Amino acid sequence: MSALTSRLRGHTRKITGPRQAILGILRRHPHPLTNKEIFAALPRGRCDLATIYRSMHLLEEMGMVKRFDFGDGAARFELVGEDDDGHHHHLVCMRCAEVVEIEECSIRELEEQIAARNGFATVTHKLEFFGICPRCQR
Amino acid sequence: MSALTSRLRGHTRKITGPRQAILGILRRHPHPLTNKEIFAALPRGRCDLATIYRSMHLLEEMGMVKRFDFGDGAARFELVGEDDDGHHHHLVCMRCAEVVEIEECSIRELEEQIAARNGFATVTHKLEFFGICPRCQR
DNA sequence: ATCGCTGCAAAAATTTTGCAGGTAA
DNA sequence: TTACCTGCAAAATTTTTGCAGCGAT
Repeated sequence: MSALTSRLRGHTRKITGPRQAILGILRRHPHPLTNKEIFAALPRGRCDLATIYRSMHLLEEMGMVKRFDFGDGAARFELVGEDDDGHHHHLVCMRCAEVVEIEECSIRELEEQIAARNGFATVTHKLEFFGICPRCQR
Repeated sequence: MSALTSRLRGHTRKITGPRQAILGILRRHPHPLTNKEIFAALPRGRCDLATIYRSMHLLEEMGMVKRFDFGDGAARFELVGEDDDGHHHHLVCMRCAEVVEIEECSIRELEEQIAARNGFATVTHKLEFFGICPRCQR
C-alpha cells in the first residue's frame, strides 16, 4: 500500500479513512466491483456512497483503478497492481456473472496497426469475453 | 428492410410506426447511438423515449441490434446488417467521441482457446479501442 | 491555518414499469 | 377480435453536485 499512498501524496491528496477502507476492499477482491458492492462490503456505513463515487473518479484519474463495463448499467472498478500495468481481460458468465480473469493479450500489435492506420495517438483497448460458465450449463 | 420486418413478423411482433422510424434512424447512422440520440434524430416527438428503450430491448433480444458501452454512462446501439453478423469493433476518440469502425478481428481463435480452457460455452467478445483522433491532437 | 475531504441532502441522468387506450394482424 | 404496442406518468437506478463542517498535512 505504501506505493499507493505515496502516489496519493504526490497528487497533494490526503490519506483518509474512507480511502483506506475503499482501497482495502479493492485489494481484497480479485474482480471488478460496482460502487454499490464496495459500499456493501464496507464495514457498515464506514463511508458515504457519494464518497465512493468521488474516490473512484480520483483513483481512475490517477491510474490506480480501471473501469469496466459488463453491459448491465453499472460501472465496475478494479485495483491496478503496483508492478504490472493492470492490463488483462475478463470472461464473464452471462447467467450468474461469474468472472474469470484472462491474462493473455495478443492485441498489442493490432493496437499499434490500428493507431498508425487511423492517425490516433495513445491508443488503448478494452476486451471482454462473455459466455456461459460450466456450472450454468448444467 | 424486408428481411428485418419479416424477422419481426416471425417473432409475432408488429411493424409499427415508431419501430420503422427507429430502424430508419439506425440504418441511416453508421455508428452506435444512444437512445437519447435516436430520440433527438426522430422527427419531432415521433415516438416516446420509453418506446425507444422498449424497442431496443426487443431488437437486441432478436439479434437485430448490438449494444456497446463506451464508458460514459449511456448504452449505445448499432444495427446489425442483414448479411454479416455485425461483428466489428470501434476506435473511439476520448476527447471528441469520434468513432471509426474497425473491421479487422483476429480474436476468433483466442476466443475458442479461452472457451475451451475455461469450460465456457457460447463465448463471444467485445473489443473497443480508445485514443486521441488526429484532429484532437492538434 | 489551509486546503482538501466527508456526510447529508438534493438533483440530474439513465432506465424501467404500470396502466388505459389504440392499433397491426 | 386479440394480442401487442404506445404514450403518459411515475418510479427505480445510477451518478453528480452544493454546502457546511471536519480533518489531514
